[in-house]
Amino acid sequence: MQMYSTNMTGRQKPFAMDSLFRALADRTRLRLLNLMTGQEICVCYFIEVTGESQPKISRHLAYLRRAGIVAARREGKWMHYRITEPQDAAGRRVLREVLSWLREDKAMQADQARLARACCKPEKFVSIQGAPPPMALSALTRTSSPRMEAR
Amino acid sequence: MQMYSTNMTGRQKPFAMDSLFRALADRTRLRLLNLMTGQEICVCYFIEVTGESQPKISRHLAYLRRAGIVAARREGKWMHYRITEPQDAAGRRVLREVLSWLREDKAMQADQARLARACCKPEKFVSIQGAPPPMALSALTRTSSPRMEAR
DNA sequence: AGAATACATTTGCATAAGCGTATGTGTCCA
DNA sequence: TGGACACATACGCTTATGCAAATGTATTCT
Repeated sequence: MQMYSTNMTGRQKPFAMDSLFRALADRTRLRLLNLMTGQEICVCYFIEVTGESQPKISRHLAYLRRAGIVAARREGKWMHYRITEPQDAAGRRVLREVLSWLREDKAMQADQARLARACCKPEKFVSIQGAPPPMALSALTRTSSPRMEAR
Repeated sequence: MQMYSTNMTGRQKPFAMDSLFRALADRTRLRLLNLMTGQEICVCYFIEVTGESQPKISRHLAYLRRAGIVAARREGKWMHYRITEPQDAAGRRVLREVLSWLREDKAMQADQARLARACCKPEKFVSIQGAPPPMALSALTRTSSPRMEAR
C-alpha cells in the first residue's frame, strides 16, 4: 500500500539552494505558490482559478512537494496543499521575499481575485462543488507535526 | 563591428519573475553571483577561483547577462562583471536576500576565501598575472550610466 | 602586420523539463 | 461491490539546458 510519492518521516531536507530556484523557475508553480501564501488550498481551486489542466497542476504540485517547498494533506477525496517554510532562517527570508514579490504582480493579483470570487460563490463553479474552501494558516505555516511530507 | 551580445541602450527590462529564478537555478551561476556580491570581478578570477573551464564560466556569465542580472565592462583585454540590481524594489529585496543566503553557505564561503587568497598573492596564480583585481562597489551597484548592458 | 592573451560563441550531444493524453489510485456513496 | 469523484502518474513527444571541444573576436605587444 504505497502512498503515492509522499512519506511520513516528518523530516525536511535543507534546500540545496539551486534546487529551490529550479522549483521557482516556472510561472505555473509561482502562481500556485502565490495562491498558497497564508492559506492551505484544495487542488480543485488551483485548477479552477488558473484554468490549467488537472494533470498539469498536479505535476507542478508534485514538483514543489519533491522540492520540499509545499506539503500535502488529504481530507477525504480532497488534497490540500500549503507552503512549508525552510528551516534555515536565510532560506526562509528568501522565500518570504519571493512571496511578497509575487503579490505585487498584476497577474498574481488577478489569480487572488479569482480565488476570492470562487470562495465566495462556490456554487457558481461546477469544479469545486462541495470542496473544502481554503483555510488561512496562522503564521505562514511553521513545521507542524502529523502531515504528509515531501518525498 | 558587432560587439558580442551586448548592447548600449542602457535599458533594463523588468525581470519576468520566473526568468530570474531560472537564472538562479544553477550552482555555477550562484557561485559567480556570490563572488560578485559587492564587487566587480574580472573573468580570469572566476576561472581561477572556481576551477571551472573558461567556456563554461563565459557561458554562465552570458546567461546572467541575458537575464539582466549582471552587467559587463571591458577594460583592455579584460572583462569585468558585476551585479545589476532590479529596478523593482521587491525584486531587489529578493536578490539581496538570495545573496545573503549564499554567504551563509560553506562552499560559497570557500569560494570567497579562495578569491581573497588570489587577490592577496596574484603572483601565485599564473592565470591572473597582471589582471585587474576585484573592485568594491559602493552600495551594491545602482544603475550607473555608460556601460555595457544585457542583451 | 603577426603572435599572444582573454574572452565569447558555436557545435554536437546528453539529459532535464514541460505539455497533453491516457491511465492508475484512494475515497466515498449507493 | 460497483460506480463516481478527485487526484496522481506514466507515456510519448518537444523544447530547453548543460557540457566539452573547437573556433571566433577584440585588444595588446612586438
